[in-house]
Amino acid sequence: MTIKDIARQAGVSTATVSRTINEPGKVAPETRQRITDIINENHFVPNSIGKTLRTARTDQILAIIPSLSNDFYPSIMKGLLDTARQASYNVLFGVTDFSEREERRFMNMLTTKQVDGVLSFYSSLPVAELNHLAAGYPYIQGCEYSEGADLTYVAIDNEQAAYDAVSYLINKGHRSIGMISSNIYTYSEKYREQGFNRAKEEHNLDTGSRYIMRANYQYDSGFDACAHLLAQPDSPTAIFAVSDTLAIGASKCCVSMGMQPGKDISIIGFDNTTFSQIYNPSISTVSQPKYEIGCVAAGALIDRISGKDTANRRILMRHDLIIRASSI
Amino acid sequence: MTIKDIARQAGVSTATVSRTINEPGKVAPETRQRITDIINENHFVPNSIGKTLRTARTDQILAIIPSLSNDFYPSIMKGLLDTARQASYNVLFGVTDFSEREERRFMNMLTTKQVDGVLSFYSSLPVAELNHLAAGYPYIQGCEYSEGADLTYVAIDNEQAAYDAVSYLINKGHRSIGMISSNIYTYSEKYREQGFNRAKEEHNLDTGSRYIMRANYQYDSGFDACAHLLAQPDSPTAIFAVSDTLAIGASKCCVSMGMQPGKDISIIGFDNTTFSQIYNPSISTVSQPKYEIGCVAAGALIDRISGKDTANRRILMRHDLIIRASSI
DNA sequence: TTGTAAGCGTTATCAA
DNA sequence: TTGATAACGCTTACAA
Repeated sequence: MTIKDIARQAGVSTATVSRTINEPGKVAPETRQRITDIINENHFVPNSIGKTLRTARTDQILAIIPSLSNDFYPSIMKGLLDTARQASYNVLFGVTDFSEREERRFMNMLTTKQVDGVLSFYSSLPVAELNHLAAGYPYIQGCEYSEGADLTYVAIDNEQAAYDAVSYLINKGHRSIGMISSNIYTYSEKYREQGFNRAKEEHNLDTGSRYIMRANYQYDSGFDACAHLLAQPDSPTAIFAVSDTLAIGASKCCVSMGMQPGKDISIIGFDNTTFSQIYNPSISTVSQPKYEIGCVAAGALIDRISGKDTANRRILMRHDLIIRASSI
Repeated sequence: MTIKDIARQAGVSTATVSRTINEPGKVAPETRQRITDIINENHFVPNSIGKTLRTARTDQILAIIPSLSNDFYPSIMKGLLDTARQASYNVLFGVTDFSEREERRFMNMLTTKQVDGVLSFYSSLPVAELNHLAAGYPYIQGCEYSEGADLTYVAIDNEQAAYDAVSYLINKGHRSIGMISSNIYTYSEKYREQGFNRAKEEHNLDTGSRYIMRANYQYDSGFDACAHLLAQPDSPTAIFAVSDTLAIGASKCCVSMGMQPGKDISIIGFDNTTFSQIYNPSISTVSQPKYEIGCVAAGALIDRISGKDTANRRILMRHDLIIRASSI
């Protein structure tokens, strides 16, 4: 069933059917009525592939995220959805599982014009390739960005955020502070490690690398990393983790060793996930304005698609330190 | 940049370029080399819209989920992704936020041939409409299904699952049992309520509707619902919740009232989320084989797309009762 | 092995 | 107000 069939049934040309669908005002009322009736009777829906081939627009944007098992993304996605829908864009999600191959598959949707733009929250593509893409297609990054890439991104200042969290701990009197970082080595984590060290340096604390343990993204891994840190000669009295998940793992570890987080040891996580609020003890954390990041990123992408904004910009959002029961 | 441009540069016809891309074996090695060189030099990627228009295949499937803020979906999605990728299908996600309008937008991608098939995990469309869609396009449902709809779905037996959980509590000696259901009234919840009542009836327990409180999907709401249940004259000694989220809210409520879940009161949730395992006390729960559901659903959809399987089937997966610290 | 050309479903220009 | 038709980028008989 195509507009051709509709046209035949209505005894008009395909042009008139197309007009009835897209510019009804330009069609005589009776003709229009006859055509819409036939369309409805047949449950006819125009093939958007044909339309896109002709118009080169899809009104769809694709958000690429590395993983679904992360309470961090839903809020961002909500901001994205709300903003995109307001501009009558449809949003699709692609999950890469950190695989470069999968990422390429989704990027192909951009280069092959299946979507009007892409918003990526993690990329493992070489910078040169990204630069080439970003120069030719609407592509911007959020939260995680590729160092040296010439493109627009929206994120927080991860170095400063970590610095703030660790400074807080130092000001509270902690002198031996450990960090649980991630072994999925992203720039955001690199910067958080730098912020961790800067805060320590400014107070002449030992910045030896043995204070930084790298874990994967699971609770258990945070547990183990914490155990390693506590086994050090000058066992840390405070731990800064790059995610709430890891912080909760660390909290569990401390409890298992008879320590009470917020009393015997301080723990600060990252991302302000639902978990960190609900967990007992509630976890202190660094909060990113997730919803706003989603909104701003979507807005930037849409501006880029519509040609309004062509200059690459680095948009930094504010962060907040939220102190809860897990730290003193 | 189109295959036409490549063809011109290589001094061949578009057909030869197309063959080089899709059936390289059918092109002479030298020609092929010349063409691939030009393709690479120009970073050329064939426009898939043109290809799709011609072949009527996209090799993409769309998974429609109602919400991202639910730890329940990631595992399902993982199964879906793994299965679909193995069959070299690309998977896209659409989030509806329970909005019928958004759902229609995504369904349009099916009817307008932007994707080869749809796998839906929640629908608010009228059954008649679904039947019409499912008859004409590859569309199957997972977990949540539309009663009376004539289509293939993959889910657990929600009635039996709830029956099993409540029977367990009764066998443990509980005589006053409350339920926290949801006010997003889906069939799965309806059946869980039925299972709850059936177990009670079989043991001649009071099935008065005052034992069922309906909450939304937030923790707080589970907390409040629990408070209402406990305020009853014959205050329940056990609570069955339709989600782990609500169960955790209930647990918090009990603790706030000086009761210890697993000792003074028993709580059983649903879905076996990460949360339910990590939370303290760990939450007893009914487990759905999430990953397998994703795999089976994707497999069924792909069979349907490829025309292998045309009969509508109701595929029931097994469920498990997992007893943890929150119940005795 | 390669080329020609029709056709996928739509929109948009131009003419009637 | 409507119709004829070219064009969007690609694949695929069929012919050479």
